[in-house]
Amino acid sequence: MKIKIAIVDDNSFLINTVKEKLSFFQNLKFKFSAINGADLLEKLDANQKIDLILMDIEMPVLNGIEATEIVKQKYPQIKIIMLTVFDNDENIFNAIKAGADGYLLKEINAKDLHDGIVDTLNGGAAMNPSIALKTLKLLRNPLDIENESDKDDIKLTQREIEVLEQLSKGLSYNLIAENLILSTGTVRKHIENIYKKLQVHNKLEAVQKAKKNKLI
Amino acid sequence: MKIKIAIVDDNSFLINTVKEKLSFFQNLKFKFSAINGADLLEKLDANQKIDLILMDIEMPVLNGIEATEIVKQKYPQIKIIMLTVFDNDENIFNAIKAGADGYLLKEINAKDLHDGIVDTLNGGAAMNPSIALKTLKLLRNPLDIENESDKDDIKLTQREIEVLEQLSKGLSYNLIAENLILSTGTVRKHIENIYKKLQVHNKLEAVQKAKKNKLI
DNA sequence: TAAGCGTAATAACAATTGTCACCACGCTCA
DNA sequence: TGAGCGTGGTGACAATTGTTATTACGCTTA
Repeated sequence: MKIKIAIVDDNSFLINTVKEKLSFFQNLKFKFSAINGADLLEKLDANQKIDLILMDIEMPVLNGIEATEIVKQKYPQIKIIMLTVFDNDENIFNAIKAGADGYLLKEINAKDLHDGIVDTLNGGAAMNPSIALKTLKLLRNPLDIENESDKDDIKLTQREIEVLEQLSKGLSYNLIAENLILSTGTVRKHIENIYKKLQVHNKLEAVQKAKKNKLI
Repeated sequence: MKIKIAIVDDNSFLINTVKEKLSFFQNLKFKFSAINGADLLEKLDANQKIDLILMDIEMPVLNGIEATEIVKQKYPQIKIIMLTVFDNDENIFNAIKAGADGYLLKEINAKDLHDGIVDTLNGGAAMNPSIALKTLKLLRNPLDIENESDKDDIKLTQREIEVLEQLSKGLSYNLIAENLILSTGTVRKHIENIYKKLQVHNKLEAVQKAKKNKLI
């Protein structure tokens, strides 16, 4: 029995890209596509024998999060995997709350997409490793997940985040240098740059601001 | 550069099974194994140039959750993937809280284990699909999370709490003294006493421990 | 009533942290 | 091709923080 799949995306070019990826696998069957949530709901009414929906988020009329909520309400047996280019906490968390069974990024290769679909149908959840990490961070910080308000979208480099993570454990410059195999001076330099970017002047403020902005 | 891996498990048969799975890949290098958390900590002190630890949970002396917490505190750059047969919510959530970077089940095949390790080293998180689903459910229901208060019931005086609250805002000794109308010396004295009671040695640790124990 | 604790203060020292200026190399992107 | 950025490094200096010791006074409680 083939897995019957619908694709929802307002970009027809991307729909074709996904269709092509699905086409490599005999156990997957593309059934139809929709260009937004409202379109999907109509088509589902006519043809609800769908196993799984690959859902974009940013769409006119009815976005992917809202559509997911409605579909899950009306057809709880249909699995939904978000398939989007956006991986911000806000979207991830809302999609999960709306009932999504997985969250993948559009850059995914054909095999991983296939595996994710199969895993999901087998009662698991499909997740890109970077998304998985974000869900873990969200779980660790049951903070104010609700409010989106004042994130300044501060950009730290990978190295700076590593240093910041060590800082947040209460380690001294020397220990951080040891752990990352750097000179103490370089660690200080990184921290100096972090402070500038975060506009703070000591460890505690840096760590708190980083947590607030979900940088760590 | 090979990825240097340690395995922690009280069952030597299972250690060998995992070692064998790792051995298929040239980019992975098994460095050492430990039979419990305490054993691991000793061996890490001697040989800390480890990139990633595959950690069992159920172990005598020091279990995998506790060990994870300690290792993550001391060597935040070391990645830890829980590798266990138990997939109950309790364990998963506690492992995540302790700082685990992934959670896989022992039945995993060699390739998926390899992929999970690589994904984790690349800044993602490794998760079995069934585990991923549980994390999603936990995120949807933050209810189950509340409990497990392992607070050591540390008693601070009113004044110490006041000082700690100011500390937690990132204020310097001088500013705290001004705010509480004390001499700087007295503030230092209070902080010294707080450190003793909390068994910490700097502001950041004090604030974090205070928050964890709901003292502030 | 004496011991213990909380509060408050001072002094002195070592260690860590925060700031500033400057160098160098490789990569990317306009 | 050259400017900008990320990364890694050095030196110097001031400020802050962490530690230890020592004093004192009032309150509680065994």
